Amino acid sequence: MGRIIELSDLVKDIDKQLEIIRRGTAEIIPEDELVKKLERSIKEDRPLKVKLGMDPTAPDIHLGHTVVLHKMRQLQELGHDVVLILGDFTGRIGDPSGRSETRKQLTDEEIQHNVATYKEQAGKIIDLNRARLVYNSAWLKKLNFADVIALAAKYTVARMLERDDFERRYKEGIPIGIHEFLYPLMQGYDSVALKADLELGGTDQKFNLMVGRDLQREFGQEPQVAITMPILEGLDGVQKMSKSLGNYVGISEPPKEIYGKAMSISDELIVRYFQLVTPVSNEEVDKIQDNLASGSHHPRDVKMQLARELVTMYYGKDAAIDAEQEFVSVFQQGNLPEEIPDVQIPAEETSTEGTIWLPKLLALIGLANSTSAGKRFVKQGAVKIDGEKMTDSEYRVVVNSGMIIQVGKRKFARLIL
RNA sequence: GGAGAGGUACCCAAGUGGUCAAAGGGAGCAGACUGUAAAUCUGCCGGCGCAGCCUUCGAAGGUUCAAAUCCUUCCCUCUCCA
Repeated sequence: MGRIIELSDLVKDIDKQLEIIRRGTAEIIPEDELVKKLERSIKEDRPLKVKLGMDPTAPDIHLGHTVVLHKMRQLQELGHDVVLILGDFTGRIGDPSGRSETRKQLTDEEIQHNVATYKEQAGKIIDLNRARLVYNSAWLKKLNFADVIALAAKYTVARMLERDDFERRYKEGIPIGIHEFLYPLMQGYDSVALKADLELGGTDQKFNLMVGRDLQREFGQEPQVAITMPILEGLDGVQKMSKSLGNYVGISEPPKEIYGKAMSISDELIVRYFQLVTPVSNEEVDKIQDNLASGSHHPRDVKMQLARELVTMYYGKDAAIDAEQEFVSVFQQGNLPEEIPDVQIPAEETSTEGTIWLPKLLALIGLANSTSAGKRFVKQGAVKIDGEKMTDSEYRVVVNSGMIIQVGKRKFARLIL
């Protein structure tokens, strides 16, 4: 598959640049300014300064977060300067995007830890040796209250309420903290401090990116061009990928998990995933789309390619092959997985005859959350012992060491006494 | 400061004295089917050896044989007025 193109000096072909920049983007605002900036950049052989902000609030990143990172990588490959802003300062407030919960204050240690994790994970996509990393506390910390007021005076409440989620929350009567109004201003100020030419973000960042333009103009700078990327749908195929919704694929998850989860996305999302979260070239993505549309390729097989692609990216080819073999074996052929966790059951839980009530056993070894749940599983026919389906919820198991207990298609445990 | 509305399970949301462990939807889980952990259909979806009992409807008290539902106080949110 390979990279879209190899890292190089500034690419001089503006059409080539535009083609790659446009891939998968939701909006480029405004596109004609981008063209102008590119033209000038090529003429003066001066790369554009591309900004991406990230708040170190979550320790782990998932595929949804990688959408913008891939775009950063592409810009890097086009020869531009990418700057990652680590929002150690903004992270203390938390971007109000989406939900209304007030973000908890992070300690310095947590922030340091999250930053380290983030760098390691982001480094799998972008080339950190060719990226600049800066903390926004470097300039935000220096602002005093008067500076903040001056900054706040550049915006109005009405304009703040233009922002989708503020407007929504305002209408629906969901609280909005004053400090949340400050967030877009701080992010916008980052662009000023950096003199950014381009800023990337998800579509949920559009407002913040536009504030950046306004503030830059206020400070006498040429406004940045905002490039927004779509929000990736999660495994349910509808809602955005997020950890709290549990529909995510973490890039640090084990290869087999990534592979399996990738196989569970809905067919309609296959091309989108290729386009947004893999390094597969535009030409190849087009080909995949054609193959699916014409029916010449089976969606399952294409999805397997996607799964391989993702695992390869984070763990290498061998891991991808392994993960695929395991998937085929367990889910297509119904074999036992290679690794089944051993669970010990305490002797006192079994009767003197060495038996135990099946639902109780399921709860005990963690395959069910409670005996009630265990009972339901048995009644639903989801439970197998050594491959044999158990349907009697009153059944008492004669426990043996090495016994394989299975619930559903993917929960296994091996008993040891 | 004044007036009004509201806080229900993972999320949204019905319920305004007993038939409420609490409608409906979403998410989740399981089964069937399949082409895969897609799609679709069906079932389950607080806990406990369980025709019963225990905990749960913002918090704490109270009324009642009986409370998510009525009363009191408190906490939180929103709207309008100032």
